[in-house]
Amino acid sequence: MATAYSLNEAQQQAVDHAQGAALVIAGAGSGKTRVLTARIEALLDRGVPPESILAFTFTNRAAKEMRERIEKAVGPDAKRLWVGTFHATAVRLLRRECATLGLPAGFSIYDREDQESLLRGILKELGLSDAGFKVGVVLGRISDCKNALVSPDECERAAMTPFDRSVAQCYRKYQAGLRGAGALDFDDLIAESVRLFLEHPQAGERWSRRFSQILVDEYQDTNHAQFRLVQALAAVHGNLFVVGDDDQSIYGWRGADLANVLDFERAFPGAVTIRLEQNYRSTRNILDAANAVVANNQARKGKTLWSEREAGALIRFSLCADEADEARRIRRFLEAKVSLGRRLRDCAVLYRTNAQSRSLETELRSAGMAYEIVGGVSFFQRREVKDMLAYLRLLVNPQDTTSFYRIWNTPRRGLGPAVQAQIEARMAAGIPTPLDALRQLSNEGALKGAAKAGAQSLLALYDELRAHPDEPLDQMFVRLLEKTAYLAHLEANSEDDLADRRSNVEELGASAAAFSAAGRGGLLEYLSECSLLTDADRLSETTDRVLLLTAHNAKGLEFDVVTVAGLEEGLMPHASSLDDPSELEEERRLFYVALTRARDEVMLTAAAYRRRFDGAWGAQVSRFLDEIPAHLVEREEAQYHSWSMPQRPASGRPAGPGARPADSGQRRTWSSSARATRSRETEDLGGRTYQQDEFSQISFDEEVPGVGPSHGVNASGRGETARRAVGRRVHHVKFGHGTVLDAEGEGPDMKLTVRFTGSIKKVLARFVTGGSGED
DNA sequence: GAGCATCTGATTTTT
DNA sequence: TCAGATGCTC
Repeated sequence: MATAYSLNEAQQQAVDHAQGAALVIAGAGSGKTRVLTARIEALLDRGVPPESILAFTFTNRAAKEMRERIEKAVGPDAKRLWVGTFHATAVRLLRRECATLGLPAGFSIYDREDQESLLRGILKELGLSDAGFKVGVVLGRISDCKNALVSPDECERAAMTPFDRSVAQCYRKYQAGLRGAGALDFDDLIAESVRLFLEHPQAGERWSRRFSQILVDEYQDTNHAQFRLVQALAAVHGNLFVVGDDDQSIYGWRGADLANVLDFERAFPGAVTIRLEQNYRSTRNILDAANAVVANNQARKGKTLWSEREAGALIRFSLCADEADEARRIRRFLEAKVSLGRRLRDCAVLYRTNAQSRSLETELRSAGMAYEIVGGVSFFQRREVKDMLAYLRLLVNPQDTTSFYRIWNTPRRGLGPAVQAQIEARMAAGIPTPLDALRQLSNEGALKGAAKAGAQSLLALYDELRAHPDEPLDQMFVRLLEKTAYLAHLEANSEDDLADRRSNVEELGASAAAFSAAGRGGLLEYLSECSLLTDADRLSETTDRVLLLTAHNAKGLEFDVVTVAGLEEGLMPHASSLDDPSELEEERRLFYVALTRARDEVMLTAAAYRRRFDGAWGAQVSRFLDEIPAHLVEREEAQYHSWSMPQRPASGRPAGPGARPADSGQRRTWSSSARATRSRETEDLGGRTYQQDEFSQISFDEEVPGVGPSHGVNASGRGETARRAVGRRVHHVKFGHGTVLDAEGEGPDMKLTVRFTGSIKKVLARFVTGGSGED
């Protein structure tokens, strides 16, 4: 953050806002974090008790930073504030209100893998596994419902087709499965918190009175359920202070509803709107570029950031041969910056998809440049970590069947499908937990051979662990490791990854010990934290390394030097967004977010050919590059050459949705003959050093005639009809984003009943976009 | 039930 | 490409 030790006028106005609702539209780098913390300090100064302040942040990391800043300013009182993500705050609330809501005290929190495992069982049971009911698709529909607070009953009532009815049936069973296991998924955490307010008004009012000041950061990324939670919390006093930027809304796919921002004044009459448009972060060139790009969006309130900083360096664009070349050029760029005095820790490489990190990682590792990857398979998703946590979860919540089946035969105990069937029969007959059922089977001598001994050892292990409920976490962890002989299991079942896996187990043990030593709570609190923490939250601050992360993960961060890799049609914007204007705008916002992370320098790269899991494909440079005024860009690319006409790869691959980028409009493309040459060169290079110049011949044809730019990849091919409309997120020009509750008819005349923010409306399908009927 | 071979689908983003 | 799921054999 630049020099700003005093607040500007708009910032001061936000900090001083007296009471009632306020919406702060805070452009990138406009000091919103400063405003939030300064406001909290001001509230405390005004005599608001710390425990009456509740602030929602987007990441745990942001919460931690905010708490630390406040603590610096006001001392230990800061600990009494509630600052956290929506999910973390919801857990705190639910742990205290589980009795009211009929949830078990030790409820588990299911992550994506747990959800999939539960739903997979349900799909199998319903005989839907083969019928095109993909776990991910059904989970997505269920998640959409929950984010819009649509119950299984409502979902079923709204179902128009066999497919919808099956989804509703899955939703119902899935929900029953969660409850049977005493578990909540991420979406439930919010939905159940809202239910507290709706179904238990007395308890709800108690909480609303307790928190007299509600603050929300990154408000543009809240979904309907979160909006309702905030609204309920502020119901008594109306002191709601939200900060957001419609241009940085990048979570629409997760149910984030920009209408929460756009309709704020309508939802909270009398609300004040304050705009922060002075940017303290970026050079003027970077800012001009970002402004120019985002100006191409229709769905925005409209603002123009300005900066008092110098124009600064031009944005550099580098056209690369392939992803290895791209990685190499990025590495060299970073090396050059370091040699000029930058620190690696002030640099970041951003990309659209996690898979892109691979080539970068390979390059940086072989060059010996320090880096850290955020995201991808996170620590808490590692198999060995999840195994350990599943044991611990089972101690707190014996009903947790998913955790039970995760560990009951890990390490091997001779337990499998045959015994599982017996357990399920017992549970169907009313035995509450799989452990009880197994104990019964064991006691009755219903088990034979390996299963008999295995069951006994599992039950003995469980009893042993349960016998020491109050011992410190680190001791409990050691006991667990010893009694399960888990390390021996790892040794027997790992190959070259043994060292990694062992160190992950050790790190988990260390984190439990640290948690315990810091007096942050017992096993229950520790498990909650493990469920909610992400990789980004575990970032080390001190080491000097370049950060590799997705643009999504970079939100809220800033760096001196930012490179954005993969600036290609089909990647950024992503192929999945090309047939939907509103999704395309979200991609553009994502690029805007990426650009505005930079303080001083930006490097953009595109790869002419990129190897994907199914081969290598040529792509065109992203349309977003052309949206940056040419005078701001310094192109490190090719002299112009004339290659043969572009040609698609000969193999007749199915051109399904999400097909290769080359399907979209051809503005620029690289010839296939050029590609053949280059890829051979790449292979031939073998171990020798790769010269940048070898790729200076790469060229492209401009404006290939007859194949103009097109936004619609295969818009006609989708044919989604009413049967799939219900539960979908749609966008309406006037009403904004909403969720389809009901649909009648077919085609553009299909009548949709849509829940928009705060209202339910009937609209014709032709007036909405976003995956309902034909657009 | 364990261990191995084969197959398949996934890569958009994450609390 | 690659991890996880599925299927087959012992």
